[in-house]
Amino acid sequence: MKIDPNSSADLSAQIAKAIRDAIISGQLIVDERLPSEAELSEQFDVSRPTVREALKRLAAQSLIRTQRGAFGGAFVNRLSYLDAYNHHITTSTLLLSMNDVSFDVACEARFALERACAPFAAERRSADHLATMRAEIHRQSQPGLSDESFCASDVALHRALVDGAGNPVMAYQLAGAVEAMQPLMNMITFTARSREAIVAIHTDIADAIEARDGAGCTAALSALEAYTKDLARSVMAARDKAREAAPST
Amino acid sequence: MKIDPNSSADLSAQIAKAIRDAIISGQLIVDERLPSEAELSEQFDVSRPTVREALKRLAAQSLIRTQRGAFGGAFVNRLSYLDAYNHHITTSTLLLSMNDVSFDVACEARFALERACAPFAAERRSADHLATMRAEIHRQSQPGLSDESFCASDVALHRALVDGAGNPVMAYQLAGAVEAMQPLMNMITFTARSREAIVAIHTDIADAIEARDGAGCTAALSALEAYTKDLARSVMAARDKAREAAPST
DNA sequence: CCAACCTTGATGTCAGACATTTAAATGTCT
DNA sequence: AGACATTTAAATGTCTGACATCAAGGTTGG
Repeated sequence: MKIDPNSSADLSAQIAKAIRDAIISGQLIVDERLPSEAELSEQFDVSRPTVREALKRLAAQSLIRTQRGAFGGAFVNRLSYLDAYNHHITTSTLLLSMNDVSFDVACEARFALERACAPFAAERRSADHLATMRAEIHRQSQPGLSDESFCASDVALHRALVDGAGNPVMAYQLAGAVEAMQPLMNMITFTARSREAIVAIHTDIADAIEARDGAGCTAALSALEAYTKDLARSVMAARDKAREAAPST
Repeated sequence: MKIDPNSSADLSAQIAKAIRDAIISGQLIVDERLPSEAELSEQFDVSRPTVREALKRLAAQSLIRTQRGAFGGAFVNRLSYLDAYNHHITTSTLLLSMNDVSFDVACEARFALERACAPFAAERRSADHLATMRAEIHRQSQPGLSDESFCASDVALHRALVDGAGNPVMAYQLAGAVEAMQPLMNMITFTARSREAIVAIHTDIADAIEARDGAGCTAALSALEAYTKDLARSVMAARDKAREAAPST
């Protein structure tokens, strides 16, 4: 492993890249211990703080974990689904919020992907998944439920649907689409009226899942997508109108 | 922003989290400049190397970029689709390689998601997308093409399909599924015989896209999935047999 | 008016030191 | 001999201070 001190890139970035490549290519195995910081600083011919910055970069991606004490050090981390989920969700959320993605585009992607796992969920869902969905629907129909709780329940329901497909890879890819939409969804699900309609469609979804009816579930998801888009359009229109009336803000 | 020096977590991790939260919550706007490292170290009451480690963590996630020189510093980075793609792909690849995901599960997820964008691609694809697909198919049928080039072309074709759907959010979510499968796919697409069949199905896909036939494209993708899974099974079986004959390795 | 040269403020890097944690090795008692 | 307490060593975590390097802006000279 060698480093070019004349490169325009930071030394710590180069070192991080070298180690990352070693992990990806399989030269470093899961749970294998990296050399100590002092040894690495000798190998790469840089100072220890520089090595540390490189290791922090890798730690930020959950590629390594560090342990203090004797026989501690940096170890190659087994990337867990949970870690991957969380990274994916924050990245997706930021991607949406920083690139003024239109609501329709995000919504379309989200429901297209969710429909993709509907047939599998209908086929493979356990009683547990169904029970979770029913419980969330029940909660959603409680009057006086806060907007935050309603949205959280909404996510939980869709998560149960995705989990029901029994494919963790699919669940991972979908997590970003479903959860990152939440901030956008929050804007439009705050009237009692829209809640009723949403709960009705959720019930359709759960019914289809219970009947192991993949096509029905897909159709219900399409209905939810259409309704959501309509709702968003009317909310946007109302907001524009309000802004026109009071252009001071 | 305050930091608990008695917490079990690293100070640099706490500081990174505080800044990351500020970015996600919108307290820090895109292209806004963070305080200098010296100022941050005063604010958080830690030393400058500690602040630097925190900043490197954020840089590893492309949340900030740094610029040297006067009036330089750390700036909140607009997360580009390209950055997000790359993170997603490496994370997905590692997730698959480190969790011995079965080929069938990964394959199922990949094709289910790709089918999700087939109708959109059929409807919206430009002449460019179609031309790219045809060109890649032509390359794939060249004899003497290396395995690496064949696989790269395979990815390029599917990427054109996904891009044809005209939804960058969907493309982002799919990038992980398609590209992360590549190492697994490499194992099974190395005979002339399998290439022929794959090229035939690719042609079906392109034909369906050209005819704006979403259902046909979906069907072709399902055929490709079935063929790929079959191929994988026979490759696995052959390998097991070989291992049985020579169990020394 | 333009170009070459400082000035300045920030990051990048280094060296050395000390604090803290942790597990293994050692010692001691029952 | 075995269980418990103590020491020790190795590693990360953190701090201090310094210097190198870069890039934007102002300044000066032509």
